[in-house]
Amino acid sequence: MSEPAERASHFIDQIVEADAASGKWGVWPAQEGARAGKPRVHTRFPPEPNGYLHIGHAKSICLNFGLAERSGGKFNLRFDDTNPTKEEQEYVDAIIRDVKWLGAEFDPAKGACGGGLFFASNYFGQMYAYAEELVKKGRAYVCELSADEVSKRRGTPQTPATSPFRDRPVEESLKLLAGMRAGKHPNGAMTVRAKIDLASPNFNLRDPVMYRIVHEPHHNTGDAWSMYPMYDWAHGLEDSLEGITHSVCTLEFENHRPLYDWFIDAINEGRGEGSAWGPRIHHPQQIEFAKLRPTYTVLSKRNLLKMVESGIVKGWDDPRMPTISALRRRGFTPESIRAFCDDVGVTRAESIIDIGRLENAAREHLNKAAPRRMAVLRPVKVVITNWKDGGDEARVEWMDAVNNPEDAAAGSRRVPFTKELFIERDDFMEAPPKKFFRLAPGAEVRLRYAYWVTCTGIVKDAAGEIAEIHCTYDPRTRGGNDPPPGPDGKSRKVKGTIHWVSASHAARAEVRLFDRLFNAEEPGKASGDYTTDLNPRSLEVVSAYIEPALAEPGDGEPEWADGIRRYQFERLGYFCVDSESRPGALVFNRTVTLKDAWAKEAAKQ
RNA sequence: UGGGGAUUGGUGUAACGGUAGCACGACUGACUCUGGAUCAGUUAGUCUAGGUUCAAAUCCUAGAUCCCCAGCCA
Repeated sequence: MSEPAERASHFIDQIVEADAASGKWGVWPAQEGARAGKPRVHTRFPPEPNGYLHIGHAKSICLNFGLAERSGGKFNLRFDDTNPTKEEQEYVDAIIRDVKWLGAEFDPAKGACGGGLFFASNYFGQMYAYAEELVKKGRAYVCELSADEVSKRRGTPQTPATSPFRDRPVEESLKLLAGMRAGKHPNGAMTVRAKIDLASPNFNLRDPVMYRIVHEPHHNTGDAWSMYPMYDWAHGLEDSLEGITHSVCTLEFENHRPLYDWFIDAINEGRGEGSAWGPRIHHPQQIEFAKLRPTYTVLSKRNLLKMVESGIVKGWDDPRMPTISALRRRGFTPESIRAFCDDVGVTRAESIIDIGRLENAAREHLNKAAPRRMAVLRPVKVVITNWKDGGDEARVEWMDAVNNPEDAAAGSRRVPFTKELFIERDDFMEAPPKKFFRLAPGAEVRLRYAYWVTCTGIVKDAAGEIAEIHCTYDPRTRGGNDPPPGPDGKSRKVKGTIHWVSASHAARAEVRLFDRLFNAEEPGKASGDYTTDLNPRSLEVVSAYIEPALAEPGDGEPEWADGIRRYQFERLGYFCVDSESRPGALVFNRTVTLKDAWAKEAAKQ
């Protein structure tokens, strides 16, 4: 038996494998149960709660979680909440929801590789102790230069930076540090800086700031602190404290790696067996990869925040946004997002990924999983003029319709067929071009699961718009089946099959047709301002007619793990029930269209 | 102009001195009660110039192009 083709392993997989083989990180201890004795692999996803997670974060989540999952290790969710001026509880809640929805279970009680939920802010005390230690070791000092002064004294690649406080006595720094801790100094009065190398060509090593004074309440620690650690100081310590083995981050932090290494080494200086400083601390390995950059998308949190605040979109979960919350509301499945992240791979080369790949991933999953239904978005009426030939003109015939041709177990449902129907306006042309296989004067089409009908005429209203299409039906095609063969033994053929709903049974629903938010592959690239590339038609709202089974959900519908009802509207695309939908006021979102070969053909003509 | 990275078909990604492969797209065709799906096929690539080697995407030298770094943001 051959396994399906495995996901190609990427360079980080290979590092993890090599580390396991060499025993670099040791093995999990006995109390780890099933994990005990296996090589230790511990990863994490470390978001700052200053915005909603987006598709780029999904790649990082899938990568980090996947590393832990495939090696039987652990995965942590850790909030990098070191800046109270930008962070909020709302974002913490949204991030937790999104990470769980994606399937990266970090709760040890719920997932096999759950490592736990952590907050950098819970380590503030330990970080402060480390900082004090570095001051005592002469590896850090308190600098009273203003932000402006530091900037002016930064130097150039060729000329070093300067600080007059660099060589102040340890005791003096210690005293000021204690004052900072006690909240005695105003914002900006002083910083704690590492004493590294003011002449380094890597600016990150030019005595970087470890702490700044911020008198601001924190969502987790309240007003316990008025000094907050900088990312560079905090991040490596967070990983160290949690025993992270493979600290995966994006390429722009590569220049920071020497700094993280320096901090850990400086703390470990003089530490060890019998040392008054204590035991040596864990030194994780940072590995950088190229972040995801999809086409037609803006991903910087700064710009996403602006889009929300300026009203360009209706919120972080506006289905046109690239956030996880928005993708969920739009109808994307966690499976499809994970497949997409797997598909794009992990490398150090920066590349731009066609957003169409995400759409393809959604189609691929939804094609297998979504039940089929019929809905007419832009209706035009069809009257079956010979309906009375089959009996009572007011009769309703219930047709069997397959729920999902990709899944026999999904069964079928009944769809009412009557004298008056709605079909899609696009499915009729008065003067059809070549290769138009749908309805036209004199043409015959199949109404899916119902009957073959032939157009015998049209009725126009005063404005010249088509008001009614008159057709006759062939009773021998009931169920949509081929009619019996003629005397020559040959059966009539029909080229097109179109969807429909019964006018007297259809319910109404609002359907939101989303398109890309931007017209340009790289929004803002040409003008420098992404708003110039906004797509004015990114949202169209229509009032659709839907078949009864859509209004009254019932059997034959799968249980979606996240409770969101998703469907394929035949020939139109994949849709889901929006979170604003209410009984009697149904709202559907279009996740993605079906591929449309006719649209392509029509564009050629 | 200092430092750190990157470069393989249209796009993404494999190769780890030994047959340049896979996926997506595009294009053909088959099939189809969704112009969907499915199936079959075609298309097209190692940044440049030198060098080492029986053999180079891979090693060496020089160059080109792109990305990141001078927040008390992360």
